[in-house]
Amino acid sequence: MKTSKEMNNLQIAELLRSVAAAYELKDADRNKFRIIAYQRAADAIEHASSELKDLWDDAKLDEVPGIGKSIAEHLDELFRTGKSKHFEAVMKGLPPAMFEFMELPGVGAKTGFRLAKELGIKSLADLEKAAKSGKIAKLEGFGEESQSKILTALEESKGKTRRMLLPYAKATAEGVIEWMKQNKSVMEINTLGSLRREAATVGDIDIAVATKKPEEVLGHFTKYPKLTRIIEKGDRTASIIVPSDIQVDLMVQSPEAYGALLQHFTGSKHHNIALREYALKKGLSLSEYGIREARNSKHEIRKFNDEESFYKFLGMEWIPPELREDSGEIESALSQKLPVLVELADIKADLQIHSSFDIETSHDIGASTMEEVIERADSLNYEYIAFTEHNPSKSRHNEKQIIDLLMRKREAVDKLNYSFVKSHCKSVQKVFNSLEIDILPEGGLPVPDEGMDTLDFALVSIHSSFDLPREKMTSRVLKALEHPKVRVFAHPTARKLNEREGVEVDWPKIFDFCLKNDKWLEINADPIRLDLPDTLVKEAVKEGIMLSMGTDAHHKNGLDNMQYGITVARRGWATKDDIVNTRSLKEFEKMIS
DNA sequence: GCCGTTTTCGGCCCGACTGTTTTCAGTCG
Repeated sequence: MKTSKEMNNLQIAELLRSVAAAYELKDADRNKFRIIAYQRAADAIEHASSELKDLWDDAKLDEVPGIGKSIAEHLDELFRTGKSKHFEAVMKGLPPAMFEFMELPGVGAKTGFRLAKELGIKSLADLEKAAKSGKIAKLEGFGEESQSKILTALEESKGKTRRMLLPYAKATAEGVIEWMKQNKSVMEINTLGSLRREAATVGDIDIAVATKKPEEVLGHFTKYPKLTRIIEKGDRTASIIVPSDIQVDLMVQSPEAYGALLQHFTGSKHHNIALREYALKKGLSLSEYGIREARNSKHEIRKFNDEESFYKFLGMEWIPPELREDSGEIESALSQKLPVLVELADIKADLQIHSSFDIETSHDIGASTMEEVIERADSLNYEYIAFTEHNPSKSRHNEKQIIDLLMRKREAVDKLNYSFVKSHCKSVQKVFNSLEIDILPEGGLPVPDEGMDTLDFALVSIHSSFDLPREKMTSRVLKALEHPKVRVFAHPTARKLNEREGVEVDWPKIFDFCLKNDKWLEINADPIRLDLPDTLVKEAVKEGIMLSMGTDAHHKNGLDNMQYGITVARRGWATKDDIVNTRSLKEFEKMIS
């Protein structure tokens, strides 16, 4: 077992899932709900917005929903000593390889155990050998089919596809939807799952169809020209693999019951579980078919053709898919107090853009001229924008040179405001002169005060030393935010999806500072960043901190990415009022003065 | 093992699909 210092949330979640699997083997019936409890705790930890170790440091483990007295005690021991006697006892005697095997789709606790035990093997490589030599098919309860499924799963796990970024998932789904619409029996079609909830990354693509001819629709689906393989095809659902090993699932339902299907497969799983638990208390049982009385299986199912009527029947407002994460939306919907979420049309400005104006920056320079960017912003009906090139590099310039470069940019922006903006734009009225400044490892800024004076306002962000300890990182950021010209903490976690975890800082401390000093947190709309992440946006919004939306565009086309920033804002419960660049130019000017 | 808008005790979401079986277990979402 790894020591506590090495264990991040994902690893702890995996450990708890292994404990759940161990209970499943030992006595699944007696431990039925204990297993669920461990799995729920694992889910909660995986989705937590702060590192469990940090929560433990602050004695806040029990604030994580799903972690109660018992699991908290075991985790405490884990963090203190590097291991948990209880976890080890539960997993004692089980072959470690089984947990590795369980990562293959189709292999759960029991299958994993039997493969490891009965074949006497210790690795995925051994498993592959066993499958290829036909040993698996000979085991009782297994056969040729299960053996070749395991082989396929092994093959696919090698090129393990990472979760897709949202724009890629949208484009892939659009291709399938276009194909499906060619079939006359498709009456309605929607995306489902994390794609419909607009999550930052998407695993599988799920699609719903309303139809009176399920067989025909599923048949059409499994003839999708681009598919590489069909996984399964039943009466109501089918799954295929399309290029890049992306799984696409299709669910069909009659139009009268389409609302329940949409609701069910939009998820999230946790939202649905919470919703069904609530319904059960009112004596109702929910499913993808509709709603019926819980303790009367003969009771006719009430059908819903849309989601609005489904939620209304439960006494709730319709809940926007972005909020369906079981993080308070059910309670809010019951008291008709869901927030009016911000929309793309509310946005009046883009507050992070890099042009090709060369101030000999420390990082990459934009590809489009300031004029090209302004024209694009004008076509998006923005009232104002901010040019936020990176600061001139510190290593290649002395202070005087940095100031000169910034003066040049100031003059260029002033000139644009006097002439180009007035003569060319129908909606853009002003261009702000800003800068995205590196936060140096000690918290200093690589721009002298005389340079700062040329700016209307500044962004600061982390581009180096990503792995400082939490306390050092926190004071580093706070020091940078102190400068009066600095208004925005840009891409605050500095995460890159599928590439780099975010930095560790004391968020409550940062939030508190921002609130007291009127500093804003950016929602960076670049699909690879989407930073602040939605869960932290939700916490910031709750605290009343203002958010600043920017695309971080390095090309005029990049301005179109604002839609992805909006998905994050909405998933974080943000309303128009929480976002600075929904303000008119006049209001915004007041805010930065 | 967790949790509280019927509960600090007694509940805990619901159904589809597959493979290997002759009625079901395992897995998944």
